[in-house]
Amino acid sequence: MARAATTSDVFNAIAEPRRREILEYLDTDERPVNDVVEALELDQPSVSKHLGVLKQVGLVRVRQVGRQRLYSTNGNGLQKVHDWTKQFERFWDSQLERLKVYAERKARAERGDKQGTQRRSDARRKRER
Amino acid sequence: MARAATTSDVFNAIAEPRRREILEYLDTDERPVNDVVEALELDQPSVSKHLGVLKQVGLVRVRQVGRQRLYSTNGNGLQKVHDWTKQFERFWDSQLERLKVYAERKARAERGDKQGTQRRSDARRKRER
DNA sequence: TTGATATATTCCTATATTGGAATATAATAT
DNA sequence: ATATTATATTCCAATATAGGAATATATCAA
Repeated sequence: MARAATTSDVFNAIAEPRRREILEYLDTDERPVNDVVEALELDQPSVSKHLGVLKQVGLVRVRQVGRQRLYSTNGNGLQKVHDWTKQFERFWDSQLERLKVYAERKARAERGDKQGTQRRSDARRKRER
Repeated sequence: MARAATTSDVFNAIAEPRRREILEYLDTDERPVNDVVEALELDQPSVSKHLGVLKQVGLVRVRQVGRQRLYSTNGNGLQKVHDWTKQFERFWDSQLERLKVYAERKARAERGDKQGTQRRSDARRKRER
């Protein structure tokens, strides 16, 4: 199989830097496609495609006004990403916390945790059949 | 050009669901590759590859002990993602805030903001040369 | 109707992946 | 030295891009 479709979920959609820029640009106001084209200096078809992806995962909304389509960010789906990363926050907060993590791991390792060397056998055998 | 390399940055690295699972699994303790293989029921080469990507973007650390390589999550680089998504938090928090965003946009639109229809000409001409 | 404007879509190409299979490498045990 | 264990790497195939060029579609204006 190849990589997961970028249209499938939010994590993939924001993996593309240009799409992140678009989301930032459309964060405050509704804007027609051509404003994005100008602001980010991209080609129009390229912008339309990126907006299409963002639309599919629900990160932007569109509203048609005349011949313009006004896009705006809908940051709703980004909470998921925010929440997911939050579980790792002890890595960045304080130097103190980082030391704690290190100490915990070291303690666990020295407590004689054999790191699953024997626990492995059954699950592995199952797969090797 | 094709899609950006997944090894290039954190956003791309965590776009892959399996890699996110690995990061969660290695979050608390150091674990040898085979533990990951078991826990997530993936093939060993697959795990090694994913770990390679995570290593390159600095999301995991390795320590060799005997013939095992003990991997552990280094969530440091995830702060960047957390911070980036944070700017959209007004979309999630309260229903009230969401209404505010809507009202602001609407107000801006009705205040006679022509959405750049004329501002476009120069930037566009430049590109059309 | 005809023309102009705004945006979307299609076709093409180059490339980056992912998974799978097989194999290589490194370290340890016998 | 040889076998075994743990992990990494290589080669392959299938697929999902992203960008560029050209074109299609839709709406509005004259």
